[in-house]
Amino acid sequence: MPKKIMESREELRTAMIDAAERIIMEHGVEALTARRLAADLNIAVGTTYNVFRQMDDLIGEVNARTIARITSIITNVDTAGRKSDELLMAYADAYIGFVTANENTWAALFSGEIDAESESHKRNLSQTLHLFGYIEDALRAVSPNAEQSEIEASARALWAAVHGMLSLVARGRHTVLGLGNIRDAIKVLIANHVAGMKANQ
Amino acid sequence: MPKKIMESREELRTAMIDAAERIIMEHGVEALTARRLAADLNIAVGTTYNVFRQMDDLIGEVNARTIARITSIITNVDTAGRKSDELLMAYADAYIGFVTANENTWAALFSGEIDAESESHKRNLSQTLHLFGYIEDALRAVSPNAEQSEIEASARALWAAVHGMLSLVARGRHTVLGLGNIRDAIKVLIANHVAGMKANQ
DNA sequence: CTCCCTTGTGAACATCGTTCAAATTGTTAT
DNA sequence: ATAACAATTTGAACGATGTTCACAAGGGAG
Repeated sequence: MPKKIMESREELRTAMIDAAERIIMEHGVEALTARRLAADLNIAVGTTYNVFRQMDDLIGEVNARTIARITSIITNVDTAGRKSDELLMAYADAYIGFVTANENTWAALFSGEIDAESESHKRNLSQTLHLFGYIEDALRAVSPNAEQSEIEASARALWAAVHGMLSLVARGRHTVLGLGNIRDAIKVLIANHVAGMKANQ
Repeated sequence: MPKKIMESREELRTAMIDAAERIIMEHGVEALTARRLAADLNIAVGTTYNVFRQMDDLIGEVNARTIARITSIITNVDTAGRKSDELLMAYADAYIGFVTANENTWAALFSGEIDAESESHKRNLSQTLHLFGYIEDALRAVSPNAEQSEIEASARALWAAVHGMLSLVARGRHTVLGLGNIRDAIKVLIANHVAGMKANQ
């Protein structure tokens, strides 16, 4: 008894991403199964595969939204009159704030295997690289004469450090590194890094 | 037609860990299934569950070996006559070397959910914390008068940074951060961190 | 009104971790 | 030696998972 379930394909697509996003947010990415999504939308299991090539593509679309939200948060950090290390810490706090408030949604970013060919992944990649720019700008203010390659390496290293700590927590390694300690660890890292760059210039 | 398949339970257990380790090394942790393990050992599927409570416990035992190997490598780094930043970089290089030479085995350390109750996890945790000690010792040499809490935070942050970068690579995010850039990023991170600590003491 | 093409369906397939009653062995007691 | 028991190993079976695809229903064109 197939009947039109929505006005357009695009509308169905959006509804599926909405539902997937809600499931991930409330119950984690492992709770997002084809059958659960179908049940939530009163849809057949197979319908998912009329819209997305595979389940991971749907997750990729949810991730695209997440990255957009993170981008928005970072972009809206107030840069006016802040010293470089303060600005970097403000970025870190904004990121930490998002992650702690949206743990499941954020953890989905690093779940499963990625399909390098998928459109959503390409978009997510360029968005992520764009975010590095903010960190690089802040670091350039610290030592304006530093090589571009060193600025890039610093930005990657600092970002990866924050990511590494948070991902340990997200994957259940709380015992190795408590959530409460993360902000302190990041603060020490940023402070020393900035001080080191200043000392070497 | 069940017959004694080995002399002792312990021998069977060891053989299973051996087989599991080889499968993980050659084909990745996702290739380690109960049925494949059974086939490799000419054993029934159910036998696994006579020895291990769940599949993850078996992975935990393989991980314990991996951590032991890493511990051995770090312990054997030659510390004599090395400046602090050189020593830290030597640790990092040793770790990077192991990871690149044993990508599948290393990636298994961060796969699946962990059972906080399992014996193997408890052992792995204490081993990991022990490794922090080496980094802390090197950092204490940089600024002997620093607070213990800051030394700890620095050690965690540096270790997490290295872990964060490597885990991005291991999970297929090569595109975000090439493996070739990782060593440079780590070097910049360590150099600036050490310089920053010296400047602030 | 009829044809057709788009769209949604859900049974079916292969695979996964895990369970457990049954079958077979080794060991002990009579 | 034989019977009884305990310990092991087995593999069919269960409930999941992602994914496929022959089929059925609906809307639009001629």
